[in-house]
Amino acid sequence: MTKTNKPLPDCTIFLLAKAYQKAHGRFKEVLKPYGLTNLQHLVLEGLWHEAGQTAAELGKLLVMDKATLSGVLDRMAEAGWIEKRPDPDDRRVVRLFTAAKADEQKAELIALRQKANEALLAGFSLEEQVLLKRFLYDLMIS
Amino acid sequence: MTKTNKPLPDCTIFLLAKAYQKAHGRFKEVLKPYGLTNLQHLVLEGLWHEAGQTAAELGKLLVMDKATLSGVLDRMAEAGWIEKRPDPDDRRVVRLFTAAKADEQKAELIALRQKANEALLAGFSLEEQVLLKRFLYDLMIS
DNA sequence: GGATAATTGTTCGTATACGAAGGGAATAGG
DNA sequence: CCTATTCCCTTCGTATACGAACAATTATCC
Repeated sequence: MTKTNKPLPDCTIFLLAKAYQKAHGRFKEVLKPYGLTNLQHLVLEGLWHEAGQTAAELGKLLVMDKATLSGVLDRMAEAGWIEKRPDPDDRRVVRLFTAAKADEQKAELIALRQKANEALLAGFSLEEQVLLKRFLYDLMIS
Repeated sequence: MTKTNKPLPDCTIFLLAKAYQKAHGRFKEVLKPYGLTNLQHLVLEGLWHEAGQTAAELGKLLVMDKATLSGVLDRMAEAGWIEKRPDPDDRRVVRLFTAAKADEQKAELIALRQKANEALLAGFSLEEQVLLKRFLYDLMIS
């Protein structure tokens, strides 16, 4: 009876998880018509940032496990979003490039993330937006 | 060359994901010796908050999909953390209770989350902590 | 009351996450 | 030049996530 109606939201880890799930879910819906998942979209942006990266480099850039990335890259190559080309100088390495199917929609796809971010932050003042980003960045770095 | 060194952190969705993964990963390590996952710990706290909840009620409280919860509850019952008791009045429903194994460590387990949250927020001023929580709450609610 | 609708929980399929182990390849050290 | 180490990527096992479909059950409405 005396318990709070929301006991768990006092847990910042919980709040982080649910805030993330919300944002992630929204963007997921936006990407659905394109046949891309959030992570796959992120991979494309990573490769547009710098083409020919190795899986290890991309994983470092996107802060994701190489084990996770391995499957994602397989599905993206399979779906024709990217190309995996073996490195001639180091046969351990696979270098990654965006495929035509991705490049043709580059501007549109990049705009999607920008719009999603704007929508996500629409309820905050500019000052709050800056603060929020700094907080999250500090948490990520910590 | 002229590219930024961190192009993706400008994406708030990305920041949210990575901040969450960081906090989640830290707490995961804390829980490892207990044989609990983050979600399982959350379930216990949900049931300590109110015993005898149905899976649907718990899912609403914890903001998680019933499909996800179904497997989690199975594993927790299997491991002896919780008990699933059929509701006598509604045979569709299963009511959930913590088991002795969980109750014996209740104080200790609850303290774990509190400490994890304090550690997570240690780098922020009290004012910033309040702001961050409000931002995350607003994002979660939005 | 009996057909229809809504609810509860499970199962399935797909996609993250990530620790751990493993195979192939390049490099360091002697 | 050979072995030990390191590196890159894949694979495996387990645990989320979550939409969709389903069976069993309860509630509703005409």
